[in-house]
Amino acid sequence: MSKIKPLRNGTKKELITKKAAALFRKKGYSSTSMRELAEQMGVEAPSLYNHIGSKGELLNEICFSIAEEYRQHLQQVLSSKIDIVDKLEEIIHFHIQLMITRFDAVFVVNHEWKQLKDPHLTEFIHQRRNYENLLLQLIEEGIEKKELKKINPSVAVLTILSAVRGLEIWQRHKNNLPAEELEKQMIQHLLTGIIK
Amino acid sequence: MSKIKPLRNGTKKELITKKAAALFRKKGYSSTSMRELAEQMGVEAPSLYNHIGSKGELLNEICFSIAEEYRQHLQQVLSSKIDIVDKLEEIIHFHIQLMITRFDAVFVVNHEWKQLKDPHLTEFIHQRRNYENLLLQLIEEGIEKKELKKINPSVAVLTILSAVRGLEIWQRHKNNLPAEELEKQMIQHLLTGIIK
DNA sequence: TTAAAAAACTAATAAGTGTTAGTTTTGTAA
DNA sequence: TTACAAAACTAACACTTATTAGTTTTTTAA
Repeated sequence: MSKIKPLRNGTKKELITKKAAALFRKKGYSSTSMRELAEQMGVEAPSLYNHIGSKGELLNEICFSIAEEYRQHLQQVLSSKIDIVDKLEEIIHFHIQLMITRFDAVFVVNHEWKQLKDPHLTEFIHQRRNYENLLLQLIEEGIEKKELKKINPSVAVLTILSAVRGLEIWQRHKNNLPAEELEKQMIQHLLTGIIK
Repeated sequence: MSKIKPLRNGTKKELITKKAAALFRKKGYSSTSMRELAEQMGVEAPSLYNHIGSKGELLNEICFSIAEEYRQHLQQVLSSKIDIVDKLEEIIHFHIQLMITRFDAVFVVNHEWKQLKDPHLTEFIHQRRNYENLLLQLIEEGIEKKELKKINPSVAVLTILSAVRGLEIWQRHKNNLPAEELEKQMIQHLLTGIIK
């Protein structure tokens, strides 16, 4: 077989993309060269182009596959018939899970989306704004229905999204705190605060 | 006079560093070329080297000047004789203020510190860990003294730092929300939660 | 075993990188 | 005006970049 061997039920392009995500996370997109990526695959740089179109394409794949996961999940949660607080909890839960299970890719999306080239950059910004707006509406609904305090909905969205995103810092520490405990504590903090 | 004119009571190097921070924020450190920076200053690239040592030096200046501001402020707050909750509030307040008043630089520190070269990279990581540890101790003390709930202190530090850092998203939206309101709301959210 | 397809290789290109050397222009002070 | 220093310039270097072209090797299928 060829040098680039997908583990199972995956294409070679997917394998390259996965390795690219790991490198882009560690060194940044612009600071990662195709030669470096090729070396990791045990291959010369030009050989990569038998499987992918360009370096930029790799970033596209990473960003939009993650964006799509978020989109699908939110849509599903919003259409379910549970309390708004439960919906919020489920959304935070999903963010944390995705951050854990697809760390490299999520990190790259958060840090390198600016390196996308139009039209993908514009499309990405549009999708993100859409996601944030849906979240905003959910919180506004929660306030109306008196499930939530009379807070500023924009600030709440901001605070939640930011806090969850900060889990990348947790990955840095890699301390003995298990994921479930972290998740429980953060949800509690974000929903009920820390003051006695 | 020369083409590079510091506004007032500042060196030319400082002016270049400031413009560099703006560019590094918009495009990323590695994607910003010295020729681009020079163009913004109305000068050819080699002329910059009459005032600065290297591109990397610019990143050093940005990262360590911000780190120093954080360090000084935390030291001051910790040595003041106010309640722990008030200390936390003051710290969050400072983070938000710095994010607003020195947005470009703070953003660059958060996103581009990895591009620092040793020994500066190691030094930076060390300083940051030290800051986080001091914050951790403060929260642990708050729990002991029963000013705070029995939460996991690491998660609380993580959540607070991440939420505040996420203000960069707010700068993106630049909506009609005034800074004081944002600050008040976020502090409230982080300290007392959002559930009724 | 043979033909076709896939995937690797080497060599090269054109563009861009940070930075240095050497020189000329500009501003300052006597 | 003249001397000195600061700050600009042009030209160039040594490297790295993503990517293409053309070719050879490897794998697959008949």
